[in-house]
Amino acid sequence: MNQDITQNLNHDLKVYNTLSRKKEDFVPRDRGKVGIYVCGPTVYGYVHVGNARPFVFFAVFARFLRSIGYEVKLVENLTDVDDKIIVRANKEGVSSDEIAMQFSEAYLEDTGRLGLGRPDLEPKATEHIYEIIDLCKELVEAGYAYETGGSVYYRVCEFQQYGKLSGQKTDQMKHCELAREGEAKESPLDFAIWKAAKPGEPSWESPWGQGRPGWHIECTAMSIKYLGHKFDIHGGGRDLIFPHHENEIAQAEAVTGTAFARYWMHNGMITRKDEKMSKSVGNIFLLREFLKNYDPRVLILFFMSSHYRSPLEFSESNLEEAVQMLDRFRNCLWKLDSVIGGAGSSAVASPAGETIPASGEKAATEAGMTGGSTSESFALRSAIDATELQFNTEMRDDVNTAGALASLFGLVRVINEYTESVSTAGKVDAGLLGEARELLTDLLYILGVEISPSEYSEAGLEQELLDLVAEREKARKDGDYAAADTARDKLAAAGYEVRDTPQGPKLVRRG
RNA sequence: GGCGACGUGGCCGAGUGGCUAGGCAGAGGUCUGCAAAACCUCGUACAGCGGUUCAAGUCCGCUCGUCGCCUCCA
Repeated sequence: MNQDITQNLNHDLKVYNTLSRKKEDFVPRDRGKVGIYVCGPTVYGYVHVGNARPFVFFAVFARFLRSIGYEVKLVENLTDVDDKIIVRANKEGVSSDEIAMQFSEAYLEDTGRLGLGRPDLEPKATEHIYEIIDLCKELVEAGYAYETGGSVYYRVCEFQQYGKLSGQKTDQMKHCELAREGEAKESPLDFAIWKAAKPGEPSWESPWGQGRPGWHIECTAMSIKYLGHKFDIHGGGRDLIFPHHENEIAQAEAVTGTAFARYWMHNGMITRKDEKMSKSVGNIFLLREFLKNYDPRVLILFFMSSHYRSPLEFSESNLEEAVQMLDRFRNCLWKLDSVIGGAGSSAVASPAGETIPASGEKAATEAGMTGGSTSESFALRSAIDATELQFNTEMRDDVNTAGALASLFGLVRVINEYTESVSTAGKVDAGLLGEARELLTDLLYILGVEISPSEYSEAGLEQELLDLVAEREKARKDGDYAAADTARDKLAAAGYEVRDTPQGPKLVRRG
């Protein structure tokens, strides 16, 4: 991407800040750098599709930030000590360590299959017990927390700004919490930051005896450790606003006396039949189940097709649309590469320039600026510039991926028009087409989608399939269309689609 | 009860004062032996009512409806 443009761009990124309930100009704490902390999973079960949304969104957001020149540090934690883990361990008669280990691995595996890489850091709560204890100690010393019965509770009434993130007022909250057994809180609103150990539970030595962290404290400790005070962006699902993020703020700001995170970004919920997908509702769809039936990029495009703050309905027809979107991009590249001269793979191998493959270069020279390609070239040239501008404008406006996607489809259309016209005229400006290709793949990459020419390349196809194609061609020439169609059906059964092009029949893998 | 979000054409889904979103599905056409892919053409939608304005899907008010949070939840 053009350096001059990118440097201008990173001045006017707008993000919606839950704290202010407004879109705000994004100004990083440290010039040119962005620190992001996203609440990852509590590892007591397999992640579902809803859990994948923040993972995908922030991966994409980080890619975009990098594309406009920021140095990004993305931190996503794993909470691997928690009541829910213990409950599951007890139910299955294994140690909670085993549960945590099993589902941490499953999480890494499932999210890894999305093809988005990993966050820069994925710290675990159990590896930060000392930091957590220190934080608890500070809170107690400052009078914001108190020990009772080996547990430590946060004294909510002490933090004047409690409720500022969620808009909750403490005196108007439902009388939500009944005193539980063994709890002796000063107020029902107070929450545990350190829990006294019960027999058989994981525990660590602390100034208050054996115990383990409460739910919210680990994120406060780890985010501050890795990103420092007043770090840039804290993210997660909307449903974490209260109490999780509210409590994180209370914990952090009480001891530091300064702002915790400066921008709070929350993604909307994935729904099924208009109801939030969640474990408690029991309507979850596991990520690993999804990936058995769909290409991971389908999920990513599905997410990208709406704004991250909106709820999004997980339905078969919506997924089908995403399947079609992926096909449309793939078809465009397939066509583009076949026009450039089957050299698409070399164009991909050098994303940072040198977009003109050897054969294409020759074609470009031959093409010159003759014939009907001039106006087509002009249109493509304009589309390239317009797409880059529109994509960036949309993304800079609170990461409007749906708008950004629309800009890509605009480019796809013009590329298709171009390849359509030149495949009949035979004049190809491969340099220009290579530029369009590079832009398309670069921007798709930012949105989390990579398409390799190997997906549609005919290289390495089994001889048997090639024989069928030849058989069909012969039958067609002989006018024996029944035989031709039989061959085509056989190819379809093998998962390949035949497309007749001016360059002859092509095989495209389906599904 | 408190806090908050949303309601856009057959469907999904952008858009916050005047200018074509986009995708999917559908209809017709071009290409093709037929297809597929692609391209072209076709949809004056903004929950309802009232108001502000030269101008509102876009601002304000009310009504209706849907959803989220206030309890574990991405």
